[in-house]
Amino acid sequence: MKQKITIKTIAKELGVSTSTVSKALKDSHEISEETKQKIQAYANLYNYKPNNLALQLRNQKTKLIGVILPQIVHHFFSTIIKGIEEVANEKGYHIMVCFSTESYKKEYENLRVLSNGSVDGLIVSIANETLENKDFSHFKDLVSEEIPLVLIDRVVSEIMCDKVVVDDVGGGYKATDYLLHSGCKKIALVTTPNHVSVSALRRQGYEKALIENYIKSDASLIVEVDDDKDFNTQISHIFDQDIDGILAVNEIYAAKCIRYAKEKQFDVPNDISVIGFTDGLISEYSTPSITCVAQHGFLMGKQAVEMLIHHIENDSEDYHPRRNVISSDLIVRESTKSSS
Amino acid sequence: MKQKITIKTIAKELGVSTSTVSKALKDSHEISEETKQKIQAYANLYNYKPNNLALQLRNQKTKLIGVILPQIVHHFFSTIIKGIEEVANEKGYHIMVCFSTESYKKEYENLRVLSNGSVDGLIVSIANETLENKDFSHFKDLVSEEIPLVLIDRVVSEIMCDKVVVDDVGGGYKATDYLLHSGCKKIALVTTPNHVSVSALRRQGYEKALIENYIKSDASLIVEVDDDKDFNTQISHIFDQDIDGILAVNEIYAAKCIRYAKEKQFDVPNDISVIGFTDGLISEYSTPSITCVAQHGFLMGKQAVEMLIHHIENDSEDYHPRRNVISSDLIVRESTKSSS
DNA sequence: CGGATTTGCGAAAACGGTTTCGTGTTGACA
DNA sequence: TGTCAACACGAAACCGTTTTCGCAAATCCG
Repeated sequence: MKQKITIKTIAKELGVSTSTVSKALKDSHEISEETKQKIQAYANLYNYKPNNLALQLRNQKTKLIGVILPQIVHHFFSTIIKGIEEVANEKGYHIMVCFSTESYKKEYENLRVLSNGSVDGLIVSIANETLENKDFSHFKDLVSEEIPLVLIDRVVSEIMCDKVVVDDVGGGYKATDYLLHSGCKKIALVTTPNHVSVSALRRQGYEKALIENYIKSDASLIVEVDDDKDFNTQISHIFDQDIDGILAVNEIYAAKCIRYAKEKQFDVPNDISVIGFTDGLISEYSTPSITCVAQHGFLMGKQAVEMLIHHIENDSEDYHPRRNVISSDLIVRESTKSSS
Repeated sequence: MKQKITIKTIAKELGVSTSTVSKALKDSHEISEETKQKIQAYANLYNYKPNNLALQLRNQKTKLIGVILPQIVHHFFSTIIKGIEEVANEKGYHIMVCFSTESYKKEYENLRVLSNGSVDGLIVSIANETLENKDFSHFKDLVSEEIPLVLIDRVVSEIMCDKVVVDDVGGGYKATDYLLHSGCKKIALVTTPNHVSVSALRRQGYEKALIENYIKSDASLIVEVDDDKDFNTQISHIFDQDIDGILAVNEIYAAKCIRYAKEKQFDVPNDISVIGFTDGLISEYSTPSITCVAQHGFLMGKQAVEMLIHHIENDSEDYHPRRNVISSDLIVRESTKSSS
């Protein structure tokens, strides 16, 4: 890279001190008009830009927010990033994005690097592996160093920091309740293994809705999908049980269920209604379009970054962790019958 | 934020100089074992971490790569990010991600901020608005400042820098050729307005394939979709012309065409075959799944960052811009008949 | 014309590290 | 005992910027 022009070079060339240059560029009243003109002209001519690193070091702030997410090629997470970036930009911040790819090690590593003064604060959604391990010491270290931290979507209670979560129980409840009111009698749940906290919550909502409608939860109607195995063989048994509704914990499972149903000559939604989570492109554009629970990732990102920046910029006041719950909404489309 | 422990505090507490602390922490032979032990123990105890900003300022490098993309909630771009981040991490870099949201102003602003020494180099995909305006001076400034720059996917020839592009002409050609060989006689093109460079290239491929097969390109079979208007009304007229194939320049258009075809009682693929671009979730999971041209965003991201880091780390050698072309592949699925 | 005030600018410290170059103390050896 | 090298550490410069404070010259006022 070309040698950049600095305040020092300007000072030397023009035979003044660096302080004079610095003040002149800020249009300080301390400097005579004549000198200011000269310095500003020179700076413009050579396209002087102050070095960010030096400023950050001096000001002890980077105006940078670190974001660590488990995945990127994923509608929900990319929506979160969009929300974060938008608000951050408005407030004069930029974001550094890293991905844990669901791995504890990468999460740990990213946390370590970013907490070295590179960023003013962090927004993190915890990796699945970490949730399984239940080892959160790297987060606790962060908190004890008083580095502003906001957890988003995937959170755990033992980390004392600001949080933004979806009302996953409510989402599961609303979806199941909608299915029941649209006439479904036997609703299967297609979910992930239970250590994934959000799935567990959605399942709670599912079960709550069943109970309230006097229906016994039936373990044989619940599939915990192992992504390493074939999907269809794992779900086939629920189709043998006269089900008329499926709640899937994400849109991919929903789409796969619809496909399988079609293959088996079931009509969606007339024979079987399907609801997914994540209001992504699949739900919107596939045929039939899929009724789903929208998690408002965009809103979550916005709120997370607002909380974070508030924390960063109001450092002195005594701090009590806050917890924002975003309610999840049912978006009704073609994969369900209309509610009676 | 808590006051961080620095080399100075350690030095003061232990009654040595900062140079001694610095050397001790690097296990320098200049320092006696005894002193090293003492200092390292103290540093560990208080969880000392060197301040990144200070290091970056001193070393005149940030190990940071700036990435500016037009969008984030988009399969192709998020795949690119993934590729970039993965290779960057391997090589000890992190990424700062910004979005232009297709706006010239935001792109300009982001470029300005990131080129202040915050990053060692940049990877950019140009915003649509900029492509329309044809104002690339902000990029040229970057090049003349010799800040390493790699353009990706959306590029223009007048900016002299490394580039990674998709073989869009080839993709359009392959797709059209496949449709022809599977028996299609009359193929419509559903595209965007022509200033979007990638669409223009895909159209070239489409026309090339037609010509080679002795078919006249027919303007009435080409729709330039205006996203602000209703999709169906814009495409309806092509369905009145006995078409048996559609090439769409992205997967959303493809999905929408399939939906419209179904509504009009056409069978996909038997009456009409459809091919899209972008191998995203829609193509993969909708029913019928969509044959599409995969652009290998992941690979593009990887190559871009490799070129960039090469440029950053081999600054001295004289530099000739390179241009990598990634060939696009046809992924055959259910929305097309099998090729004869 | 002498003192007070304003004006215009520079020196130096600070942010947190690294690194080069001294320098004083040891110990070995002649 | 004098010489010299090795050892262990510190002083100071440096990265690029801001900011406080001090100081000289110019200006004002009586």
